[in-house]
Amino acid sequence: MERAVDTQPLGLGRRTSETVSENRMLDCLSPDELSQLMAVSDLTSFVADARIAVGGDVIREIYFPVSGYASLMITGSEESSVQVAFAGREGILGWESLLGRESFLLDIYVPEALKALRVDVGEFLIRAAANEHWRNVQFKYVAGLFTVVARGVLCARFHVLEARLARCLLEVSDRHAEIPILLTQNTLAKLLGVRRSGVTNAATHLQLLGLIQYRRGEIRLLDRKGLEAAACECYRFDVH
Amino acid sequence: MERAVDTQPLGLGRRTSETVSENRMLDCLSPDELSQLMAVSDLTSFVADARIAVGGDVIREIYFPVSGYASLMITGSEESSVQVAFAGREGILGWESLLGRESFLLDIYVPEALKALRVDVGEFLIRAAANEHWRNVQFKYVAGLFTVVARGVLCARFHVLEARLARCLLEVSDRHAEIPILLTQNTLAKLLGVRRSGVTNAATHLQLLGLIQYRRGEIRLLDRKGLEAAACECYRFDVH
DNA sequence: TGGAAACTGTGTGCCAGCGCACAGAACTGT
DNA sequence: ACAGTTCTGTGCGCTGGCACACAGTTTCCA
Repeated sequence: MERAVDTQPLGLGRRTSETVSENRMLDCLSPDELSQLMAVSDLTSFVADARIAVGGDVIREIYFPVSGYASLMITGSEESSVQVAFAGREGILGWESLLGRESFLLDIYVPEALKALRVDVGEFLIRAAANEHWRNVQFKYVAGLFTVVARGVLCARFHVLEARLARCLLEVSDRHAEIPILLTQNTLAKLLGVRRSGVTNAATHLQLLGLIQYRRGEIRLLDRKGLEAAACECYRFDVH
Repeated sequence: MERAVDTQPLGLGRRTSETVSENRMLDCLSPDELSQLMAVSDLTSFVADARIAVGGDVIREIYFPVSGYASLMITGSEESSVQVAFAGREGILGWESLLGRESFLLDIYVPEALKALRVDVGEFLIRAAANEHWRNVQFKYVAGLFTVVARGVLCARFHVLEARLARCLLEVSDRHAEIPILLTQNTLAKLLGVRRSGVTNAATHLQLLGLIQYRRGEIRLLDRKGLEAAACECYRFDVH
């Protein structure tokens, strides 16, 4: 639940011409623009189980994930909460500011360690305003996010847990260079909005089918194709 | 399932200074701008059970509902589908174009008769580009829609049918001057993504509680406060 | 090295909503 | 006035996931 640990300033010097950004949004900038943005950014790390923001928090900073992923969640009363989308290197945290909002719409939770480039929201908006192409790329991302969230309604309504779990693991894997995935059944239950032992059942079955292998919070995907078959169709609509 | 019936051209003459637009988005335009937009618009009617678009359709025209409401839905395979939001006079159909998309993200279904002002998407975008304030209003609407859809995930996951039905009826009523509401249990089932007899049960119970009264597709809200208490919290997040 | 904490497996009873099916009621058109 | 259609009420067995509970296992730390 803590905030960031280990914040280090990150100047131009760290970024050489061959190491392009790890974030797709930043990749859409020209080298010059990227340099300028990097000059007012720093690299921030979040530990697993951190919470970057909750819905309604004022957006002071924008984050561009460069390794790992965040989980966009929505919380109701009586502590019910569920994930609506992932945001990894394909995305940007704080996109709401592009729509003129001053506060986050969703909770931003960090299931596994995350590194992200942090930019002041003012600096970000100035650059977005000055670069129509970049802004359009971001609008497209927002539209994609919208699609995913809308599918989430259907998914939550119709799809069984095992398929949703398979989808979830695939989406994590897509944003996650490291092996294995470091998620406990408890955390997965939180994301999926189900109880923990439900995840045990589903995961046990997926393992029985030879699709995954796990032990105490370490999950490995053994059969990607098989897992895609076990996942609900929604996986195909994911932006990654 | 038919398209529009009864399309009539609607010039400036029909709109006098005292009859302001029935659509909130249009209300944000100056009289001059409104006049100009009206000159390239016409009023279109859709009959109940019409389908204006399905996700993926190219956006050729933008609609500003002026009476009635549309239902934004998402469809999966095996004919499962569920509503993610309403769009009435507070909204605009085809907002996706503001994010640079050329096609609709969601299905647009018409449960009850709907009248909407129709504008060519090109004309619309020109005017949106020229009017920053208006564009910002629309972005805010998109953000509100996003919130509603995200809550929909939580709602579909956690809230029981009776509460969701109550919410649905309230949201219809908010966008619906006419009494009674003209929706069959079948249509409600389609919106909520449940089976028809589930709606029968829930509706029977709401009627038993004295909150609503219905007969063969005519629904009347008898006790608005009571219905709000019966509805899930999500009702409070609705934009209307 | 031993105890606490975290993680996982399992079991039991329960409930909302499903799928399917059918019957009665109300409306509609000719 | 009658026949067809639409809408609604009801019943039954089933299932996915819930709530609660507890035991076993692995890891971590003092």
